[in-house]
Amino acid sequence: MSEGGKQQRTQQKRQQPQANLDNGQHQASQDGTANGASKRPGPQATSTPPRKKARLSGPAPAPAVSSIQEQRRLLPIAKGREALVAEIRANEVTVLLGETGSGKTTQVPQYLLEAGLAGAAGLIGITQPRRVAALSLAARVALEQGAPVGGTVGYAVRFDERCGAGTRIKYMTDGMLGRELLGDPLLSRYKVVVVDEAHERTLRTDLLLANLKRILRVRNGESGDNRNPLKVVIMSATLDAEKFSRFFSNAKIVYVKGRQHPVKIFHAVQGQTDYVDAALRTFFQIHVDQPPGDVLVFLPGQEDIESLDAAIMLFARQLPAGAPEVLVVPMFAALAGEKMGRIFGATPRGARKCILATNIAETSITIPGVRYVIDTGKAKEKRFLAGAVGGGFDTLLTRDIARANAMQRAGRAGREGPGFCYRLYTEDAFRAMAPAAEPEILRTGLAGSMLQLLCLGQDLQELELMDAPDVEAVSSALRTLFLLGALDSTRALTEMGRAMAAFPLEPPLARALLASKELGCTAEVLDIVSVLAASAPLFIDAGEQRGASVEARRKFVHPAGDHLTLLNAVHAYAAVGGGGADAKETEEKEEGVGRSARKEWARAHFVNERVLREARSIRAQLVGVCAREGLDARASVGDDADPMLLALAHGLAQNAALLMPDGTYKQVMGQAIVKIHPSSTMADKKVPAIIYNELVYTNQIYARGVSSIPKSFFASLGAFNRRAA
DNA sequence: GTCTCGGTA
Repeated sequence: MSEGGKQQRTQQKRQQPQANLDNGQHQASQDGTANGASKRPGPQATSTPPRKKARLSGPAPAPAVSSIQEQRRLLPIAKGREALVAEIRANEVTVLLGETGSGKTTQVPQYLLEAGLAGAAGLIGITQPRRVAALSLAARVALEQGAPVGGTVGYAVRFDERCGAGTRIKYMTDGMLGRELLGDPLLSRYKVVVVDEAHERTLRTDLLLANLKRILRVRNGESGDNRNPLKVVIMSATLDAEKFSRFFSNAKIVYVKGRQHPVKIFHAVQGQTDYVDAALRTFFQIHVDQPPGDVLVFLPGQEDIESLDAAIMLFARQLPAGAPEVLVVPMFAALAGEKMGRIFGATPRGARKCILATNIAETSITIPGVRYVIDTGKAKEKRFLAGAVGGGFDTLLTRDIARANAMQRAGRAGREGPGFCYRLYTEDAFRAMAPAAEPEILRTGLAGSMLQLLCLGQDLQELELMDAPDVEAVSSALRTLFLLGALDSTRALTEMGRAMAAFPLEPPLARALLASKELGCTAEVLDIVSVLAASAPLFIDAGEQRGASVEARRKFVHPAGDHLTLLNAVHAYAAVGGGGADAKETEEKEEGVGRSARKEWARAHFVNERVLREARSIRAQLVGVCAREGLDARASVGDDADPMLLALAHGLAQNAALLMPDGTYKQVMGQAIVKIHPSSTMADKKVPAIIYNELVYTNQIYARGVSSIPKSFFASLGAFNRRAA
């Protein structure tokens, strides 16, 4: 959507105020009051932030209950407790279909422990795709067990672990259990592994399932060590249950009913071409006609969110006096921390909150007070295209969501009471959607996973996976690892590869860090890669304040490009309020003065402080690995840019492009013409050679995170010498 | 001329 298009839309709406709202736009679905949401599992407990503990037992239409044990007994799953435990006892693998609100995630581990299925001292591990879920579940279940977190019930997520000698139930991220495999390939401490939210089919869940199948063969097999058998419980949505069952030799499927408020679903009568406009009209239709309750709108991305935000505010000002106030709250992952907090603030009396969210609100964040959901049926999806020579690239395109996601979105309206979902697409369009999203392992680059598996002595191609990736994706990953020097020409893991795998980083970043050893700039490369490994961009792109943000950050800009600009910002932040990059100890004890000064500095420079804090944690972890791998984390070259750029180039060798006579950039390893992303400090600079963090196709193939390097670097990069082979 | 979402001792 162009800037001009947005303007035009806004203008049109100004001339046709809310009188134009289309009341006949929606019709109730055939299954009107049927709550599509109840077909989708995903216990609310898993996605509720820690501070919302009180809501973990789910929406409680049941009579008020006083004790925690009474609440446990009233959960739908409690009725089937004996039968469930008997099934799990009788089978090595059980697939458990639990609807939302069944209580399966909190209760099953306790049932198994109390039934003695973990033996006298064995562990029950429950994996989650998201860390907040692991944290909040452990807190709730510890409360139910009457023990402190870290006692009988503990958790393990990156940067944070609370488990003791007496811990028997361990909530953890699936990535963390994947890491544990490296040191204990048979997971011998675990008597039971429960894989929760398996229907999400994340990359880590799929790799874990493949490993569990392998472990079962060894620990439970006839020829194997039968003294320490493992039990596996897969928790999933109805849709995928049979597939999980088939994967685990037709494992028994057990169904548990949920408890969820009904959500009435309306479909559009006609297909909508402009979903932002349709969402605008639907919102005001709700706002004018419907009883109080907040509205959650699902949109594909930041651009649409900002566009709808502006349009809603424009109309809200034209509402007649006395109409309820409208409070628009945008929500997407790149948002700074303080703005995220607005989501959880209570809606002022007489006002209506309208949350404009990406699919972050589908699973990761649960917003209280939502009664109405507006679903555009769209989401952005990142997909790795391996086919292209030169390492391939990602596409980031808006696509139709799957039916399972549509049902999950609808369910967000029924968390606290009966709700309503307005789909901006027809019922036929809903039926035409794919039943479930494609598993992540088929959409993503695999170099990192492949390196991890090789360290376990496994091969991605030989591993029995639920869905095997394409040959092109596998060979692209092998090629990347070979060019980085992690594999030799016989595909065997090298010393370099083993060292790279020790770092919790993507292979290119790990390679850059290792290259910093010879170049004496480990301190600087650590600063840079830890920010790149964080979960959001450092610099906030603040919509209409875009000009101001560019101006505020001008002082960080380094002529060599984005990587050193980033480093300047990290250094500047560390200098504010006296807190250095390594000053974690003192900082925590420090008075609020330095802390508020840093916060204000970050706000003024449009820098995401949450990202800086996350990067600091990552950096501290990397420093620990550096010590074991023989890198001096304090080695610094001061302001000398060339060693840092050369170290980065060793990791990003596949991501290099040269300026052509016609002013475009062409990949060095590959044929693609790439364009420098407009957000880069190198946009329009026309330097002879660049390296970049990633290539993303949206409207064009954009290089993001770009630095200028001397052409003379290429000759010294191992990747270029290996390329011929 | 612009950036869905997760995660790793």
